[in-house]
Amino acid sequence: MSRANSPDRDTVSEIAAALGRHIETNGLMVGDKMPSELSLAEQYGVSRTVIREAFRSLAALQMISLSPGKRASVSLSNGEPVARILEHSVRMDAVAIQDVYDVRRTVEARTATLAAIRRTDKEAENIAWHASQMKSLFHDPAAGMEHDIAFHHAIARASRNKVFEMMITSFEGITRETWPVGWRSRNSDAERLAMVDLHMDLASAISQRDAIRSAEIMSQHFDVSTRALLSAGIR
Amino acid sequence: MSRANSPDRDTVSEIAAALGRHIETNGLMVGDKMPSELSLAEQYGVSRTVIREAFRSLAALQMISLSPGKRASVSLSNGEPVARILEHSVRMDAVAIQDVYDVRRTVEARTATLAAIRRTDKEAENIAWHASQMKSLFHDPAAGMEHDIAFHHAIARASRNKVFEMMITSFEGITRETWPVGWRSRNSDAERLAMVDLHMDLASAISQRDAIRSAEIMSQHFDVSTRALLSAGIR
DNA sequence: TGCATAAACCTGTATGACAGGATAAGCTCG
DNA sequence: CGAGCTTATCCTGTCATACAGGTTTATGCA
Repeated sequence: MSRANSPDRDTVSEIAAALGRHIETNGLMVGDKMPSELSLAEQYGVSRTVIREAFRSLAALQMISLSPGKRASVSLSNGEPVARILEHSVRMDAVAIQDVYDVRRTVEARTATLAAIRRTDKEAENIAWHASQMKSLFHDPAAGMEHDIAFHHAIARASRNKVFEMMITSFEGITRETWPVGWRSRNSDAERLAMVDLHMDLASAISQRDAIRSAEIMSQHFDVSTRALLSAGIR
Repeated sequence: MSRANSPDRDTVSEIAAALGRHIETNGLMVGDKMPSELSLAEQYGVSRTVIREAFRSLAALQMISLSPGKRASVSLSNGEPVARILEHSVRMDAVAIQDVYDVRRTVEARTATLAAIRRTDKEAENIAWHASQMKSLFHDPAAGMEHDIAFHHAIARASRNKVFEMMITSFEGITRETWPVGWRSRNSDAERLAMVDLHMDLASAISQRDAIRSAEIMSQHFDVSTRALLSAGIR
């Protein structure tokens, strides 16, 4: 078989695209195996080097997973590559932190709504538990942050929308970087406590299946957070 | 220099992470050059093969760009890798089209709001132009679709939030696949015309800087579209 | 000093090799 | 005849080497 021709793009990219098409065309699903590197090399008339680099490209997007001895197998992204891209964009000053928070507010107001509608009892409990842990760990910001992040993630999961869940996952790294700033920028323990209580309220709204109030509280939470970051000089 | 140790992860991934850190640590910005493959190979005590595969990983995320003869240079993602991931997720049945549309509705209601607030006159004109083209090209769905996509993209750009813009870009591929289904699932030209007119209305709301109405129309648009896809059997 | 030319450098791809890891085939023993 | 162990085979991960173009830097001439 010959390899493409048209806009003399990079050979590796072409092969990577072809391998993507291979998955599509053959209807491969998660866990299914790709052909061996050698057979693909022969099939496309390139060296194993090229096939391997193309594999790496797909693996970077977590479209396949590679492990020694085994054939490459189709897999599913957990959103981590998106997080990498986003964090890189922030570092390059192409994206402002405030932009990220605007997106988070928009998205999470919706996940709160959906969670209120779709949550299971167990999910509601889990969400409430993280909120209460935030409160108990009031004196331990680092631990509190982890529960905060887990809290938002749990809500996203309860929204039953994988795209939202993936997005929230993608924001975690940036959250982890900015959270301490927001925490410190609150001027008093009273303010910090109010923030924590907002989480308790949100958990209870979700628990009561109050979709509208859930979204309102989530939006309010982000209003406050956004201001806190702004006052700390984070644009 | 030695390379990591702990959870004996894949060598290439370790190096890729290290190269990411290199960008971070040295404060490299877009356009800045990475060290040569050979020097990195020596520095990390691995072969050029490993460095190249790590480079490919970063290049797949568009964190760097590679071209023959030139050193790898830091670059910025346009969201295309995210699109690949998303489309793959849909193909793997991990994400439902309806989920994507829920996200789009949520996100684009916000871009409409922001666009109404932040648009320049030129942007408003451009948005309106695409809407009017959709109307003129009523008889040519393929061309109409392209203007529809460009319309939404123009709104995202006018929102002045790169994250939103990147997201809308990421959805374009899926939109291109589902758009014709939505178009055909409308039962009459009257319905299709109503859909096009909704775009005209939205353009005018943005033009009038009516943020609230802009968001409402956008939401309404997605309500209708979502129903159209549902009635065509797309979950 | 300005510019053309050559040298040095760098990436893209190919080839061959070899150390494990994984899997399938075969064999042994109950 | 079947279960379990062993071995042969296949495959991936990494390395070394080679060489054909691009690209950048240095050189030397006008």
